[in-house]
Amino acid sequence: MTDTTLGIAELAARIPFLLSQLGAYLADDFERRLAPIGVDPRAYAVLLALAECDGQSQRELSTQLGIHRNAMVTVIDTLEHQRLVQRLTHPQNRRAFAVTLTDKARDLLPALYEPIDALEDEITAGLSAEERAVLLKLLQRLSAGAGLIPGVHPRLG
Amino acid sequence: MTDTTLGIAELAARIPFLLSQLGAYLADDFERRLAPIGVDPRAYAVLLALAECDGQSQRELSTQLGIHRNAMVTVIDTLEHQRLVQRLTHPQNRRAFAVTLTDKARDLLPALYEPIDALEDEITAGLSAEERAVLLKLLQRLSAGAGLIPGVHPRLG
DNA sequence: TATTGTTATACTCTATAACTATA
DNA sequence: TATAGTTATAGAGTATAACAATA
Repeated sequence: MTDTTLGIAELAARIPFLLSQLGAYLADDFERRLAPIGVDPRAYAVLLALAECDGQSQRELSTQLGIHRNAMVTVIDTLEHQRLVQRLTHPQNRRAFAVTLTDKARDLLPALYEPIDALEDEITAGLSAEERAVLLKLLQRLSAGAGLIPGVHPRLG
Repeated sequence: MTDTTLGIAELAARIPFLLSQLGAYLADDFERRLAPIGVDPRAYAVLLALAECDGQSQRELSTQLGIHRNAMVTVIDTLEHQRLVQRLTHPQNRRAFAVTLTDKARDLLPALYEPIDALEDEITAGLSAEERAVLLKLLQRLSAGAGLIPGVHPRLG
């Protein structure tokens, strides 16, 4: 007869559970490392999106990052109070703002890259360079296979 | 000179981001699959813990699963209303209850095992059996290396 | 005095709708 | 009529402290 009991310990041998467990742990750790800079994950995503393409409207940021436009207002408000972005007049659309990075934000960018580097080193500390490469490829295939948008985190929306 | 810009797209090549992205996606999917049965992740964890060792006290469940004792009250309340557990008198401690699975809960257990099987098949659909085995081993090593408790999800607490 | 379970409260977060000004 | 941004509000969820009964 088969064992019909799935215990808590057996979850540790299931890929979906391990991914969820590790993902939650890393997300919490990431948030903690970002907190001292005064940046939360949503603000982090906005700053990175602007570093890539500055002067986007709130609507463009909302669509790209999956953050609702209502929530985006608060994110930009906070970043503006922190003097990390400015709401400039949009060249093509008087309804919209061109959300623009300040010099202070550009100075801050290197510090934003540190947590993810540190996390990657820490979490893969027990792996060889080859194993890291294998893991990266497998995770990228899973992400693509699940239809997830590259670089867009489901929990931002 | 080095490229000082880390864009949103570059996150898709970072192991911590991919783990967090996949983990969040799978956790949401898992919750959705469980919802029609009327069970949320915390209730799921309690039912599995009781399937492994029935008659535990709320305190024992709290300690094992990382759920606060205050929150555990509501979880057990709901399960009791659903006639999935009973609060029986504890044989050794009159302060505590022996939380016990009902026959209805035991009938429900197989349905609780389905979502995680389905998720595992779905998420690893593009992988060979060998690749699945490699991925599983790597994830287990990451989880152990990070000091995570096997089978215990950080977000339950 | 510490433990088990419970309750109440305050706080955060989120989702929704409704509003303005522009297009 | 639709879009960009804003505001208000209600609901869910969470964290904390305080409480009664028992050890």
